[in-house]
Parts: sequence; structure tokens; C-alpha cells
Amino acid sequence: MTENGRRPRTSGRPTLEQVAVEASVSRGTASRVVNGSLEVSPWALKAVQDAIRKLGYVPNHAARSLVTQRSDTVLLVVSESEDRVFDEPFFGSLVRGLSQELSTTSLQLNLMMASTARQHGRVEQLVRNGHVDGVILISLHGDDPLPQNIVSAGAPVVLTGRPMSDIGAVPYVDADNEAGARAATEYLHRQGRRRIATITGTQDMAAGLDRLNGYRAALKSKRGVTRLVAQGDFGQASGETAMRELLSRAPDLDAVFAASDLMAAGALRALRVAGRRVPDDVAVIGFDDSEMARNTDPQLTSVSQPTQQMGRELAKLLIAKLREPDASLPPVILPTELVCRESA
Amino acid sequence: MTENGRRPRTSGRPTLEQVAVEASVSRGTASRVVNGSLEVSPWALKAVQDAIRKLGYVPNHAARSLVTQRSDTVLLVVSESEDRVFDEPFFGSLVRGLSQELSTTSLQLNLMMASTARQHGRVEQLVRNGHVDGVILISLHGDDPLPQNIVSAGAPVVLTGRPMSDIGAVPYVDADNEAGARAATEYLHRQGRRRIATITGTQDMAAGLDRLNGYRAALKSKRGVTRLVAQGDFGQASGETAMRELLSRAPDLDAVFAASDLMAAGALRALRVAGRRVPDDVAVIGFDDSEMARNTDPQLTSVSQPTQQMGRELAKLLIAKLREPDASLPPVILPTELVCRESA
DNA sequence: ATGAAAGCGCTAACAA
DNA sequence: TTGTTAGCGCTTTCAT
Repeated sequence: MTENGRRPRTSGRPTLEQVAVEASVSRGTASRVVNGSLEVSPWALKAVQDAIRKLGYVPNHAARSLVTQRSDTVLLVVSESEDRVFDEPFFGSLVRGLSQELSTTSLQLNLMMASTARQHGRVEQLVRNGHVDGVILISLHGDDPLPQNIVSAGAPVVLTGRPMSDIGAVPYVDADNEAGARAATEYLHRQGRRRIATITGTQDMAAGLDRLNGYRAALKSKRGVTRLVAQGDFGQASGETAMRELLSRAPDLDAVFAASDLMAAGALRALRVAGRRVPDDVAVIGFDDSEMARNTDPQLTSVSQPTQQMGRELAKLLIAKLREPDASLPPVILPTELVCRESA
Repeated sequence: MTENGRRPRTSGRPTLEQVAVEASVSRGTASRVVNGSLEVSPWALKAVQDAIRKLGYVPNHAARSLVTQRSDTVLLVVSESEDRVFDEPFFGSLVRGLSQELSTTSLQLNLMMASTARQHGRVEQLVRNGHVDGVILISLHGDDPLPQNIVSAGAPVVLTGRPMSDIGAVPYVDADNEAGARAATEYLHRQGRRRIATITGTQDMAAGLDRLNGYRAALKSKRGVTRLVAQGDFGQASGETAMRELLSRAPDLDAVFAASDLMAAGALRALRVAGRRVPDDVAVIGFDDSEMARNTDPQLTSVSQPTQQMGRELAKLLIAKLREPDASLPPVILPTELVCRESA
């Protein structure tokens, strides 16, 4: 039987106090070792380290947070109402990179969906109450005020994708959308295509703008090239519609660059219905190099982004910001790559 | 200028003590109100509530955890080495459901990737150190010992997908894979198909087994039906290979049920190469109703699972287990639905 | 370089 | 029903 009827309030796992006793030093010294302070004698250092190993000591997160006023937690906010984000490998890959990088630190990754204004409010409150030290924001539309609000609530923010309004000093990670689009378009031109269309993404997101700009840049000084632009919204249906429109405007077009794989897939469908062969009659290139690119018929040539690395860079950026809140960090723009398959 | 050169160690946000003073009660009473204790006089209740509102008080998570020995955090562990998990909408949708349900409580959602044994060890340590109160495990293969280990480390676990070895008392949420497969196969039979093949998923996951069993059950008492089984691994390439094999074994087959959309897409490709028309010559049905199903040509008829609801149920299950650790909860099996498109 | 001690904000046992 | 109080495990002055 137990020695006391009362249930103990302690967890039973070793505390810093026990480590200190084991190492015959004070709790203060033990703490210094745990936190890597330099002001510790080699002798004490070793004694404490041995004790920690022997006892299997692990710091208590809550106790540490309580005194340091830090939470050691970063919040990943997915700000997207549609399920669509998730249909793309983008999210998973990004999280994998994030998680990888964060696991080298003591930071925890908290996840939260926040599409509504009410949920955005909850994010701000979390920050204001010190429950999170920093925030990572993904898939933000237009010029959402959320990043600003979080910053004024007192936590650093990093973004995926260049924000529309260039909000001061909020660092972000992005793929080089313009260069990717340029490469795709130039590739089409190099193949001898001369009536090259593009289907754009929504223009309230930087990715949409940049990809259109890349297309334009590629064709800028080219002569004898017909340019054609149709609006899409990144979704498949819009790609199909846009393609039909393009075909009616220019039945003789011989290439199309779509700003997303979904739209490219839609375009493929419209082209098939119209009796055009791909890539013989019309070459098609998409963007994202998603799983889908390998599943269309013909398989899509597409611009791929290093999503996992983007996740890692995102984490690094936030960690840097956490260490030095006042540092002004430049955006990280990662290169894209054209993956050639059957459609172009 | 500030009144004191020393930087204060306090966060500046209101504490329970301040609430108590404002309400002219003791900290104990204030605490009771915050935690919903019934033993509080109406008068005190109101006074404290008013003070809370006035001061904008929010409990300090770290302080509470420290004394209660609970973390108010649940951990979502993604145990999958491939990126493949994420290519499917499954994950995102699940997280959405989880997140939705959890937001009605004070529980935080922590995310962690853990494919390697080393990372699994980290999960156990997190549990053992009281950093998480409960664990949600997704995409577990074979009979991984992780759930058991977590339980013996002292935290409740819930799973997505029936575990292979029926580990005692670990509740799980799953789609009714067998019924879904049965419905798909019966549908094919009802359409007059009589040489019905299936492409299986890996047989080290319950979903793989159950879907095969569903196929068998559907055809059990049917007479004049040719049955054909080919092994796949849920991936697209395996679907293509399996389909080729099936065609060589039975050139006259007229239907195939694939245990995943990816495999169905592979099958579609093989069928096209072989010159078979879908659905005219061969009807095809997939499983998952993923984004891809809408992107193949022809579009895939597929069995859909209520993934978001699965996420919600998962959260509910864990919450129940947290409240009553000894309760033995039955699995939650959710119905599937056959979504008819062009391929069958 | 080290020890002693003062809390961080909160809950829960106990006394009243 | 309420107030008082003893910690939860840790970091960080301040003194030595």
C-alpha cells in the first residue's frame, strides 16, 4: 500500500532540484547548465550533465514558460476557407519542411484553421495572451490585415507568398513565380510556338500577378509572336472556360501557359473537346507540379516549386525573427524548375 | 521615463489576483468562477464575471498547466514517410474536422511528423514528460507498436483507420471500407458487368483488406460472375501494372474496382493503351473520391469517405477518453457513398 | 563560479 | 460559501 492516502500533486518525473542534488550543486547552477550558460565550471558542468543523463531529466515546459513569459510555441495559421488548399500537395510538403526545421529547436508547432474574421480574432488573442511566440501564415488572399494585426499584438509573423500590399518588415518566403512563368513561356517559344496564350490566376494574389508578369517578360522583345491573355482563378473549371474562350478568340493558337496545374487540366479538357491534339496542335504547360500533373493525359509539363524547402526557410525566418525581433529580414525567394513531361 | 530601470518580469496582462481585487473576493473564489465550480454564491459569481470582462482577463496557460499537471494539448502525429499522404485531400479535410471540434474546447492542437523510429521515440517522450495529454495518430501502417507505447507512456490515443492487430481498447475512427467496396462492386454487377476484377491496396493496412473483402462479399452469392484479383499498393504505378496483368489474364473483363483513385487512374491509363474504351468496354470505379477523380478522363466514379466528419469524430473520441480515461469506447465507423461520374 | 531566494500565475487542500 | 496558503518546476537576480 502507498505511504499516504493523499494523491501526490507531483508528476513523478525528475525535477531540476533532483538533478541538482544528484550533482551536488545548487538548483541555480543546474539551471545554468541546462540553459547553456558559459559561467559554469567544467567540473560542475560534467556533474550536472551526468546527473541529467542518469535521471533522464527533461525540463518542464510549463514551469519554464511561466517564468520566462515565453511559450516556445509557434502557430501555423491556415487562412483559407476552401478545402482546395489541401487538395494540393503544397500544404503537406510545406508542413514537412517546417516540422523538420522546428524539430532542431525546442519550439512546438501549433496548428489552427482560421478563415473567418472571428477565428482571426482568436489568433490575435492567442498572441496577445502570450500563448504563442510567433505566427506562420499560409495562403493569404488579397491584402488581409491579419499579419499587421498579429504584429501589433506583439508577435513576429512570417508569410508564404508575397503579400499584396507590401507591409513593412513582414518577412516572407516565396517561389520565384515570375522566373518560373518566364521559363515556361520561353520554353514554348523555343519549341517554335508563336501564338502563345496564358491563363492567369486570380489577380488578388501575388502569385497570380507574378506569373502573368513572367509570361509577359518572356515575350517582351520577341517579334512575330501573338499574345493572348484569359482570366482564371486557379481552379479547374476556370481553366476550362478560359481555354474555350481563347480558342474562340484565336482558333489558331499553338501554346498555352496556365498559372496552375488545375487550370491546365481544365484547358486540356477543353482542348480535347475542341478536337485539338496536345502537344501536337497545342502545347500546354501548368504550374505547381502537383500530383495531378502526372495524372492528366497527356501528362503535364509544369513548373515546380521547392515546397518543402519553402517550409524550412519559413521556419528559419521565424526563428531568426524570434531571436532578434528587430532584425529586418529580406524575403527568401526560391528558384523554380520546369519539369518536362508530355504536354509541351 | 519608467519608474524603474529594471525590466519587469511580469507580462502586464491581468492576473487572477487582479480580478479578485477588482471583484473584492479572494483569489480562490475567483479561481472557482473561472473553473466553473458550483460552490460560488450568485453575488460573487457576478462580481467576478464583471471583473473578468472589465479587465479582459484570460487564464495563463503555463501557470495552470504547472499546477494541474495537464498540458491541455493534443498531439496530431502523422506517421508516414512518403509525401503521398498529403497529396490526398484526406489529411487536410481531417485536420479541418479536428480543428473544428477542438475549437469548442480549450485544447490546443500540436502537429508532428513522425515516420522514423527516432521520431516515434520523441512522441513517447513528449507524452511521458506531460507535454501532451492525448495523441491522435494518422496513417499508420501494419501493426506499428506506437499506439501501445503511447498508452503505456500514459496518454490516451485515438487512431484513424482500424489497426491491424486489434490492440486492446484503443478507439479508432474509420470509414466503412467494406461496405463502400461492396456497394461499388454491386453497382458494377447491377450494370450487367459479369467479369469483374479488383485491384487491391496493400494488405498490411486494414483499408486494403476491408476493401478486398467488400469486393468478395458483393460477389459471394452471385452466379455466372468471373472474379479476378490483382495486387496493388494504392499507388498509381501499381494500378497501371495490375491492370495490364489483369488484361493479359482476362482480355474479356468488363469491369474493375480499384481500392484507390490513384490505382484507378493507373488502370485508366493501361486500359487506354490497350485500346479499351471506358466505360463502354470496361467500367472502372475508384475509392477515396479525391480531387483526382474529377480530373481523369473519363471522370472517375468513386467511393467517397466523410473525411471531415472523421476528423470531428476523432476529436470527440479523444475528448471523451480524456474525460474518462478508463472508458472503453467503441470504434466509430462512418458510412461511405458511391459518387457516380463517367467511368462506370 | 556558485548558492540562496524571490517569485512567475495558478489550483486545490484546508480551515473557517 | 469563502479566504488562506502551500506549492507546481523553473529562471534569474543578488550576494558571496
